[in-house]
Parts: sequence; structure tokens; C-alpha cells
Amino acid sequence: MKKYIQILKKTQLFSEISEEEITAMLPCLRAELKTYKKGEFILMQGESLDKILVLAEGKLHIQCDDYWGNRSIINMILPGEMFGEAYATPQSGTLTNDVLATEDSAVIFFDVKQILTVCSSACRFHTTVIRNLFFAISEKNRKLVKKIMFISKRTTKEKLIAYLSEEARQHKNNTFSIPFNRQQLADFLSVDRSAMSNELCKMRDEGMIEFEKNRFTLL
Amino acid sequence: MKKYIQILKKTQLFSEISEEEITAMLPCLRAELKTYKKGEFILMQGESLDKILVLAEGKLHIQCDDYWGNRSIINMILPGEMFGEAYATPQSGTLTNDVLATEDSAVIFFDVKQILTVCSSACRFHTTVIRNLFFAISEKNRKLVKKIMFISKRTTKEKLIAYLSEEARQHKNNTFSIPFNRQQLADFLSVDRSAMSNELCKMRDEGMIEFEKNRFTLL
DNA sequence: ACCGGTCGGTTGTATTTACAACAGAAATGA
DNA sequence: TCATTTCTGTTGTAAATACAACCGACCGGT
Repeated sequence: MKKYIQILKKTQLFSEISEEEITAMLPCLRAELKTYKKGEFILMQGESLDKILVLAEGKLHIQCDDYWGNRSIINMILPGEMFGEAYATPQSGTLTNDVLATEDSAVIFFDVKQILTVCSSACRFHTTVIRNLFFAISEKNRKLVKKIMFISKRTTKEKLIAYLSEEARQHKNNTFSIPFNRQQLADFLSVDRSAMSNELCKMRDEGMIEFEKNRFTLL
Repeated sequence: MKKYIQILKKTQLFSEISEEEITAMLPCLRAELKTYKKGEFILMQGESLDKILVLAEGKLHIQCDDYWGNRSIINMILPGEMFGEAYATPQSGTLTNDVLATEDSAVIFFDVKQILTVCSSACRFHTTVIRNLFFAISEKNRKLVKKIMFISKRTTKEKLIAYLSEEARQHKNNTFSIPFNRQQLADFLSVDRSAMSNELCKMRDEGMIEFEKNRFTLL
């Protein structure tokens, strides 16, 4: 666990809290570390959850396979990001999605009750964590809305333009790498991979974009 | 404002807090009431926001019109529901959506800084409000994920089935009313209205569903 | 070097969708 | 009441999509 303190310090959840204070808080928040191999599921649909999770290392997909095997990637989790928070409340019921490790990953579990219950004395920074939790879940919310704005576009081309524009905006650069391969991007945008591949090449031929593997440039 | 205290008591934000205590807290949270006519915008894309809003009366749509005039209804707000919370944090930037009153509406504004800053003495229930805020935003999050699961289906029919099934599940009844007319439902599911209308009638003819106006029955 | 697997691009076809235009029913308002 | 507007369903056509199948490039392991 110790090796991940520095990572936790950089997370939104522990923003403005020092490494020493984080170390002191870990037992109070009942932190546990688990590791997963690429391809393993961290959480599965139908389970219930009373933990908030932070990805310390690796890469995860929040996803959902339907009855016919169509996969939908709801969200991607990168190191330092929090997940599970929306299903860790009393009213939330069981999970509606799977969480899959797409690389070897390390995940830290925190007890949500411990976070929300301001404890006796030790944790002066407890209220800071609660506020950070609110900021983090707000950001998640905005991410989901952004995703809705991508996939609510009617055509594959429009979805691609919306997604790539947003990536460029976030990277503050017209050239950037995306965290998906083609199949994953198609699953994220809810379109057919081959149709999307086709559309990307058309956009390249029209001079709108350039790309090589996961690296894109908007022109 | 007084007439809405009873409504506030029923909201998730003020769960477990009595009417007297809510009344006492209102000045502390800098509550303000504003009313809007049907068709007016409460918030518009590009504005910045440092308030959390609760709908006291009426109906709102969180929506987004693109360059070509295609409307996407991100979410619908019913009385007692909170909104704006995801854009009221320091990091959140300006609004990416419009908020439109689809009926005459009354909205209560709360200062988010006041909510997140535990104040001196008067508000014993401040921490309860913060926790409630977390629960509420968690629920919003789950709602958004559900919506993503609807619109990530590939065909209009599948989207309809996913949406109607979820409505039936929530109403715990195979017969239920939906809060949209046809155009709004199409905007919510990101499909063409006429194509959706067509699909609904096909499903009716196949014996899958029955409907009359906004009232649906799954068979 | 060989093999198997993954990945990205291409093509063709059947299906589905968007879009526009129209008509009847229902609701609205003067 | 009548006129107007809104809502819903219907149709036809052009466009876009899903799906399946195939190919070559690349990569890692043996």
C-alpha cells in the first residue's frame, strides 16, 4: 500500500491533503489494496457495493454487455480516478455494469460509510475528503453528460467529430492520443467498428483529420 | 418561499431534516426563489454557476441544441429534484447545456459554497445536507448511466424496449405513464420522431405493447 | 522463421434510419 | 363556435448503418 500513497496524494479525493495525513487516514477509511490481471473483472453486474474504489495503477472499463453480446463502454478509468461511488449509497441497489481491467491493475477500496461519517478526532481532514468526494462525483457527472452528447449525435461522423473535438480541447492541442483502440472507441461511441473505420478514413481523405494508430490530428 | 418548505422537506437534499430546521437553514444557505413561465430558460449554455437549484414546481428539461438544430434532451427534472450541482464546483467551467421550463415553474437557488462550508453553530444539520447532496448526485449519476444504456442500443426498437422496460420496473407495474410526448421521447432517446412513432406502432401491431397517448402497457 | 492472435482497413448487402411532406385528431385560444 | 396550433401517425425516398467476411500488417512467443 505504501507505494501508492504518492498516487493517492495526486487524486482528486485526497486533494489538499498531505502524504502524512493520508497515511494517517488510511486505517480510518479502512483502505484495502487488491490487484487484478488484465481481463479480470473488478466488479460485476448484480453485485452490491459499499466501497468507493480508486484505481492506483492500470486501466479499467466500466462496461455493459447486453443479451446479444453488444458491448457498451460506459466510461474509462485511468490511474488516480475514483469509481463505484454512485453505487455505494444506501438507496443505490445493485450494480448495473461490469468493471473490467483492460491492463494489469491495482485498486484501493475505501469504506464509504467511514468516509461519510465524520469521525471522532484523528481525521481533521475528513470534511475535506467529503468535499473532494463531491467535487469528484460532480466531475464524473460532467463526463457522463459529455458522453451523452457524443452518442446522441445521429451519425457516426458527427459522433467522431464531437468526440475528437472534445479530446483536442482537453489536450489543448490539435494532436493527441486517445486511450482506445478502434474496437473500444466504437464500443464507447456505440457504433459499428467497421463503419467507424470507414468513416475515419473518409474524414482523412477529405483532409479533416490525420491519424496513425491512436494518435490523431485535427486539421 | 414559505409555501415551498413542505416541498423541500420531501426532497432528497433535505431528507431527515424537519420543517423547522429547514426554515432555520434557508438564510444560511442563501436560498432564493425564482419563477419561470413555460418556454423560458432557467440557465443557458456558456453561463457559469455557483448555485445548486431545486425545482419546487413545474417541469424542466436539461437539453442541448447543436449547430444544426438537433435537440438532445439530456435529462428531465421533476418537482423536488436537484440540478446544476455538477456545474457548481470551482473546477467545473461553464454550463454545456440549457435548462428549459417546459411548464410554468418555480426554482429555489442555494449557494453551493454555503452548503459545503460547515458553518459556525446554527446549522446542526449541515453535515446531513452535505451527505444528502452526495446521495442525490449519486442518484443523478445512476440516472445518466441508465440513459447511456438506452441510447447506446443500436436500433430505435431496442432503445424503446430498454426505456419502456426500465419505466415499467420503476413503476413496478406493466402499465404506466411516461413524462414525455412523442417528440420529447424521441429527443430523449436520440432518434427521429417519425421513425420512432412508426416503430411504436409496429410493436403495438406485433402485440408487444399497447399505448394511448403517454400511457403504455407492456404485454 | 514460423505460428497464432490481434488490429485496422475494405467491401458488399440487407436492414434501418433520417428527412420531408402530408393528414387527421386533439388541444388551445379568441 | 371557429380558427389555429400542436400532436401523432403514415408514407416514400435517399442516406447511413449493422453485419459478415476477408485481407494484410504487426506483434510476441516458441
